[in-house]
Amino acid sequence: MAEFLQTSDGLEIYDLNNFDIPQTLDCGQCFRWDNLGTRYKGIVSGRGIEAYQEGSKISLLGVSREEFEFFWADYFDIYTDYSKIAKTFSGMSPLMSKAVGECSGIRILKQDFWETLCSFIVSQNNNIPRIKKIINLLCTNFGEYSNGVYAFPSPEVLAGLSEEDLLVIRAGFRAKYIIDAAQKVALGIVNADDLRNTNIDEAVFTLMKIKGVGIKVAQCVMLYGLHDLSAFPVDVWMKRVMDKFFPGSTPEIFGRYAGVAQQYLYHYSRNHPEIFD
DNA sequence: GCCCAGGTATAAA
DNA sequence: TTTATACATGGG
Repeated sequence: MAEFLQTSDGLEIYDLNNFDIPQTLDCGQCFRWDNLGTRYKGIVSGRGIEAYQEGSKISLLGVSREEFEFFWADYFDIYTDYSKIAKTFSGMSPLMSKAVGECSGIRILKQDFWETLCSFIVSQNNNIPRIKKIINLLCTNFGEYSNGVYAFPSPEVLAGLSEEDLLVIRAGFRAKYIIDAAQKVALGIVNADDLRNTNIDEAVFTLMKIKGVGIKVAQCVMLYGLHDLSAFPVDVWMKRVMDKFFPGSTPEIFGRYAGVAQQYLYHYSRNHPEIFD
């Protein structure tokens, strides 16, 4: 079980199972964390934070135990038993066993719904460094500045902007998609609580009414923005993985934690393209 | 310069 | 209903 130690710098967490900071923050699920060498610096729901890991010790700078319990524990999803999930997957196939061995430090962050929706709209046909830049520009130009960081701008603010206003963020053709998403969320046509209270197929269908949101982005929003761990985003790469290692199967074979399996498979296969030989 | 990026909308076939 | 192309921009 995890143990905590409060220091003058922040909070130290020891022996938290299946939590690897680089794996979790560099796996492409979030875009407001930067790798500063050993430390990671992030902005989450308007809070600035720094985190780093040394072996089984994780340090969260400037975080109190109280604040951890109130916010960060949930964000890092520490109440989900990833060791159990990983163990189940290991037994499925040799490939899954290897993927788990290498990637089981990934946790699915509980991110803000609106920020996630907007971020994955920006992610389409784009690369991660530029996605981060665009999101940063979006925040510094239109987000509220407080406690030394720019928060992610609200849907209400973005809903009132024109495509021209958004030229400064260099999002290209995605600008109109951001505005449409902002308007639909601001008007309540798309609502996080409603999406949470319905089945995933219905929720994905609703999300896809937003211009620029297709099946892939919608599944990413379900997984990362609404923490539905059964959501399984499929792109051309994952299609390749499934065709080769689970031919004829659908994501349902991974059960209610399919999204976690997808993360393990995606990142393992990216690190080992030779598995397709 | 050139290819491509964890896609999607739209126009053909 | 399936298959091709354009799309804005800039990272590597």
